[in-house]
Amino acid sequence: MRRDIFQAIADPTRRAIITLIALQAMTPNALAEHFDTSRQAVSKHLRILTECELVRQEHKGREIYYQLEVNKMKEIDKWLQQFRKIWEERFDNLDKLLAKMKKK
Amino acid sequence: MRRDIFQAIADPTRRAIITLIALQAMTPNALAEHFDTSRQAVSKHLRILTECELVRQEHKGREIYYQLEVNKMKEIDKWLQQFRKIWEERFDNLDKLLAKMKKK
DNA sequence: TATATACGCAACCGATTGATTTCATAATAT
DNA sequence: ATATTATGAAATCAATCGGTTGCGTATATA
Repeated sequence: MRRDIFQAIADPTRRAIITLIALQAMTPNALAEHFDTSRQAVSKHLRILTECELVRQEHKGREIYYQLEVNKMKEIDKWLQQFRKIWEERFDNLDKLLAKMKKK
Repeated sequence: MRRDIFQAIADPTRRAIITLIALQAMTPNALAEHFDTSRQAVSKHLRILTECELVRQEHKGREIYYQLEVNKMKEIDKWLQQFRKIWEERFDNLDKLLAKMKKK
């Protein structure tokens, strides 16, 4: 079982789930209504998201509310960091070039 | 063919390729030396990365140098933006709470 | 010109994925 | 107590994935 965040966010339905529960915790049934798929399929996606700790359960009677673990999302941000450095660098270079051209 | 960036970065080998060529353009052969897999397998990964425009080819004689399209990486950053807002908000709230506790 | 090198592409294969169907279980409502 | 509702879990299936092997082609070298 290769359960990491990157594999988790690879699926468009899972990304949509993440976006939905980022705003407020939701039950599997409520989530399923937003998609063109069965409740069970959504449940399976939630299991994957739970396994890689992107999502937290909150039991409330017979309902289970799923909430986004926002902090876990930062791991993607952390991976992006290395490239952010590069694209900012390039932006700086472009900036300097433009400044240089202006001077002339 | 479901070829989007999120699916592209789901594979750990592809993420490693991205990291490697972020520093400098490389040929498939040079890349393959870094992995425990065949040149053809790397080539296949490069094809996927090329298809979703995360990578650009630069022909040079019989060699093909693959270079990272850093700008494309920003699309992941853009998707993360919505959550960044949330986690900064939470951090602010924690900050205010701490300030409040200090006052007392 | 013959050979070696760098590479992409197609065929194939086992493992994984995402979905459905069916079932079991626990909480709530009648 | 019985029916209903909310849910997870297991079995199953077609599609996709990541890998290998074998081939064709273009460029470089002998």
